[in-house]
Amino acid sequence: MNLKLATEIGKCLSNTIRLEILEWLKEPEKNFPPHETLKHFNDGVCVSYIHEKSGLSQSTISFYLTNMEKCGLLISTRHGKWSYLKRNEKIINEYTQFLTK
Amino acid sequence: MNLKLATEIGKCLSNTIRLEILEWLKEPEKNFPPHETLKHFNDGVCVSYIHEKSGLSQSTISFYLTNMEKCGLLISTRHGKWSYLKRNEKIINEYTQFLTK
DNA sequence: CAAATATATCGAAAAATTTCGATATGAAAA
DNA sequence: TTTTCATATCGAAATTTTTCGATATATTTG
Repeated sequence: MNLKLATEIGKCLSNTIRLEILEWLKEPEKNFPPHETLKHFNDGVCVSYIHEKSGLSQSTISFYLTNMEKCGLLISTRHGKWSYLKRNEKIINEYTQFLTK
Repeated sequence: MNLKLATEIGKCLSNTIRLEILEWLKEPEKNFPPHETLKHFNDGVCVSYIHEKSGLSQSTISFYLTNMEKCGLLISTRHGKWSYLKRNEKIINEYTQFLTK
C-alpha cells in the first residue's frame, strides 16, 4: 500500500452510497435477491442488483463500480452478459493496516 | 461507527496531504523538530510544524486539521497560543473495524 | 496596553467530483 | 442475424471541494 493508492481508495470511501455498496457486499445473501442464472454469490453480486438497490442511475453506478475496481476495493468477474462484483478483502486489509499504527 | 461518520472520515482520507499528516503523526519525534516550549509530544504536534512540512497555506492547513478533528481522526489540545494535534487511535480503529468484515 | 505570534474563519476563484441522459459495446436470445 | 438485455463510456451541467489571501480572534510578550 502506498500513499497514491491509499488516496484513491479514500476517494472511493468518501461517498455514502459507495460505502454502503461495500457494506452490502459483506453479506450478499442477506442484502440481495438470489441470482437467477448463477446459483451462488461466489463472485459477488451483479451490477443490476446494486444499481436497483442504490437508487442512482445505471451510468453513475457503473462509474462508481469501475472506480472501486480500479483502486482494488472490488473484484469484477464476467459471466456472460453479467458483471459480478465482490469485495477485495486483501486490499481492504492492506488499506486498514496502512491507516493504523 | 455509522455510515455518516464513516463518510466524513473517508472525505478526510481522500487527499494525499491529509493522509500524509496522519502518517507523520504516527511518529512525531521522527517527522518533526522538537518543541521549544513543550518538551514532549504527548499531545502531538503543533499546527505550525504541520503547516511548514505540508507546503500549503496556513489557512488551508488549519481548515484541514479542523475537519480532521471534527470527524474524530485527530485530537486537538491547546497549550497557550499553540494547538497540538495527535492521532485518535480509537476512532481510527473503529473506522478500520467498520471497513473490514 | 500595544505589538507580536499562533491559529481560526471568511469569501471567493479554480479545480475536481457527481450525476445524468444519450449512446456505444458486448453477449445472449429470438 | 436482428433484437434484446446488461454494462460501459461520453459529454455536459450541477454541486462540492480545494485553496488562497485577507482578516479576525486568542494568547503571550514587551
